[in-house]
Amino acid sequence: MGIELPKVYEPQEAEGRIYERWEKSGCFRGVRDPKKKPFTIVMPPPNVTGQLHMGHAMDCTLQDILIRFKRMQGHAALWVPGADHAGIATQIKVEEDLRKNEGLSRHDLGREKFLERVWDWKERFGGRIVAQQKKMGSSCDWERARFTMDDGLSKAVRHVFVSLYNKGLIYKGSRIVNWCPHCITALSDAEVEYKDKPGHLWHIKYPIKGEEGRYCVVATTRPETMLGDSGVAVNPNDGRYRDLVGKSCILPLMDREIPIVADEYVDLEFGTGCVKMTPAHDPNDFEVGLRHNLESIRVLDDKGVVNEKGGKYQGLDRYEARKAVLADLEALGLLEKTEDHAHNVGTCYRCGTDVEPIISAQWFVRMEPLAREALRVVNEGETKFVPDRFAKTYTNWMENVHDWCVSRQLWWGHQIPVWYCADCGKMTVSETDPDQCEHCRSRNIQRDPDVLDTWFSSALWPFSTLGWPENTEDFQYFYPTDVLVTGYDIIFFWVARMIFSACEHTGKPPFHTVFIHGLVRDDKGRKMSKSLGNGIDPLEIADKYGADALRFNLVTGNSPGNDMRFYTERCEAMRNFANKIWNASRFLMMNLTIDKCALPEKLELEDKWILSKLNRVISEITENMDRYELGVAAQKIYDFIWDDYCDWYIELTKTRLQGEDGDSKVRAQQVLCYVLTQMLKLLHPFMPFITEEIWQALPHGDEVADNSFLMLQSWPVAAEELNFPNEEKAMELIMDAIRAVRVRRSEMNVPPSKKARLTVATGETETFTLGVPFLKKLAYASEVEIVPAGQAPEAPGQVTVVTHAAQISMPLAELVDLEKEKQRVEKELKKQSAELDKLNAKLNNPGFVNKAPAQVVEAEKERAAQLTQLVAKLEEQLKTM
RNA sequence: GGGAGCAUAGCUCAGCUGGUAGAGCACAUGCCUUACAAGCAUGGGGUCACAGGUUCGAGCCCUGUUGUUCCCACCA
Repeated sequence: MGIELPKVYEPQEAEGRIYERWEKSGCFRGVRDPKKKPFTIVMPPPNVTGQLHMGHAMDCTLQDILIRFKRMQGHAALWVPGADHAGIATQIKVEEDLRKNEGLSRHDLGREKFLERVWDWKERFGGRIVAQQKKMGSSCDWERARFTMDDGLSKAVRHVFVSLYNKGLIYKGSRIVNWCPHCITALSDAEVEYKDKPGHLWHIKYPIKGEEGRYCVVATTRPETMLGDSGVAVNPNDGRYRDLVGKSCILPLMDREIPIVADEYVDLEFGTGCVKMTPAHDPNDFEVGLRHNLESIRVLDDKGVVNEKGGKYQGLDRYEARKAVLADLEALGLLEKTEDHAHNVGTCYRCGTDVEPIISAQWFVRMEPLAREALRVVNEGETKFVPDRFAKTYTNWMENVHDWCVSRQLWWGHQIPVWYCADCGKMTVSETDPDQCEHCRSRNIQRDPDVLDTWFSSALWPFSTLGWPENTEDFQYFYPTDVLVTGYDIIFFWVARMIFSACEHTGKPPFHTVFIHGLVRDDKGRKMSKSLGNGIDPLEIADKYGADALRFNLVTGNSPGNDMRFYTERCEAMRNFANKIWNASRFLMMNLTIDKCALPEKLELEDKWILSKLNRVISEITENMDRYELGVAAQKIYDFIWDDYCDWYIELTKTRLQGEDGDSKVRAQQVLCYVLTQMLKLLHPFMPFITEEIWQALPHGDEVADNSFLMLQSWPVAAEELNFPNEEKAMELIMDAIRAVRVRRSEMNVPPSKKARLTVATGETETFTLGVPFLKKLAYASEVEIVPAGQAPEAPGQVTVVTHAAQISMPLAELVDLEKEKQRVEKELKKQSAELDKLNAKLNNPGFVNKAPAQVVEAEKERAAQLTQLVAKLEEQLKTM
């Protein structure tokens, strides 16, 4: 063969080329095959105009590992990609762009023109994130890529809306909603982020009507809302205010008479025990207001500015109004005191503006009936969370969920399919655009201007992307999907909603497993964010170290569901690992004279050792993968490749490989090649590019088609006939001896160039005779003599090291301080004896021998036997010193 | 107010159903041994937060304590 390969692997050059070949050959396509079991993953759709960040990179990596693994295991693997229209986020971006470049607002353009601009924007930037996902190696079926606003998915959205409406599960109502005065839209509960902010608790005196000089003092954190007060509430059990109930007070600044009511809601302990009631701007007050027939007076408009109901404060922004109100109260002597008070302020998750609770007519999804089934499928294990603690997070939320506000006062999104009749005032709710009112046939109808929450369409993603509501072949074959991979931060936004939507509309949970991962943080443990400027661009990392190294970094070194810190140093380490494999393969190929990697009939000791170890690692890794322990699996293949294959097996075979031509040489190549091929398969889901690149360069004989890919080969299975426990043990004895010699030489600072003659006294002469070439090469021996146990050459002149199976002498005594050497052996003896005593105590403990599993007892006995031998040898050695 | 996570080597973290404490980086020593200095060999370094308990045996299971991070919740 003699292939010339560069000394250093260059991922920059290789990765793009390999991806292109895969894609062109149709490797990623999810093909319906009745003979195969489908395995489906639906990608969490990134925002269409977004850029790939580290969290996406991790998402892609985990999904790609799973899909490649299943594909190799022979499943009909399908990974559906796509993008989300991301209502608010995208609209804000386009509006900003419009303002900056043309000085226009969306209203200047009008709805239709503005939407054209958004679609333009999508065309321009929508491809960016796809290219980035490809760079990560994501083996998605791009031909099935979907967008939440495309025709099919929009149809699904309308179908769901109408169906929910007909079932009475969606309704329009005037409720207190979370309102963002900056985005000028309602938000769902999930879209509000609560932050502890320092604030004040103002105590305001409300004069009691008809009782000159008497006041009730209310405590509030938002004094400006008093303009809309329509009552004061006290606890019915509060003795302090019992006589006030039923009376009224005069609302200062507004001179409005408002009733004092008694309601259990009021906490006796907090504040003054009197609470001002603003039903239009506080969800609790709203409830109290309903119970006591208090008027809802909305005093803030959609932008958070005081409206005509706010008297002289009209036109002031809510914060200006607060200042003005406080100043006026102060001047009137009605501000009793001001306390510092930290409180939880709701903010908009998109823009960070303080959310204003405002009464408003919105569309809501009735959650209670939907939550019931969504809870059942998780509680009964039809859908499992990995790690399972997230099931609790989920059920907790689902049990306490409120109705979901789904209307948004935006333009970019799925417009609500409801038409209002100007003549009869009734609604027409329809999947197709009607041209007349379904009640009175009037043509004077107008469509609801609002759009649906983005998550309304995302919630349908697992089935809408497969063609639902049509009963397509894809839907029949691939649905329900298998695994959903996502971060814990969107369990509420998305996972929960997918589950109840799927249960309601398809009658099945959308997937059987939710595989949750944590956040990727910076090296100081901070969340990566634009405002901090601490984000690390995955593409830069992939450029520098290779996507393989980045993927490996993202999947190792942390456990599922936990956050991880991102260290570029770790990428470097993984890049080094990739390079290690590259060089091992390069070495092999330089020495290759065979044309296929089949195993030979006859195997030598070290061959059996590595094959036996390979068997174990195959079983373990497969098991880890099945249990979603991807990091553990990755670590195991890393260790096997680096330690067992490179540091030991290649070194062990070098004498054969670089020696005379003959059977042994060919067999070494065959085993090296076979094991490498198996390793490449095991590593492929984690490092798809380099493994494919190397695999393409290896000879495969006739059984593999020339144009085939590693990514389509079958996943390794452990072969019973390749287990060699005896040879494994024998090889370990030789390795122990090699290590022992190395340790002594290292301690004495003997350079490898100074070879020494070794005498090995052992009861395992047969094994060690086979080990002679290994001792020569790896223990720097000039010659090796094997003698029966007890026949070691006498000191002085000899330095002796012992393992439990052998006593190895080398004539290097002149290099060593005899006194120090004696101390060292004494220390070693003491340590090993102590260990042996401990072990013997354990073995003499009837509790242990009787109760521990036989396997464990056996292993400890074996260990004790070895230690006994070692201690005996050390004692013997000490005697001769 | 509820719930959850974390606490293991100098740093960042693994450690699966309890059975001899691990990795990467950093550090030290010696090596350019014709695959790889992005490497090889060797080494130092841990009361597994604390206190109890279960067990023949606990980093792992149970209880409590401390510190820390996060999520949820309508306390004005």
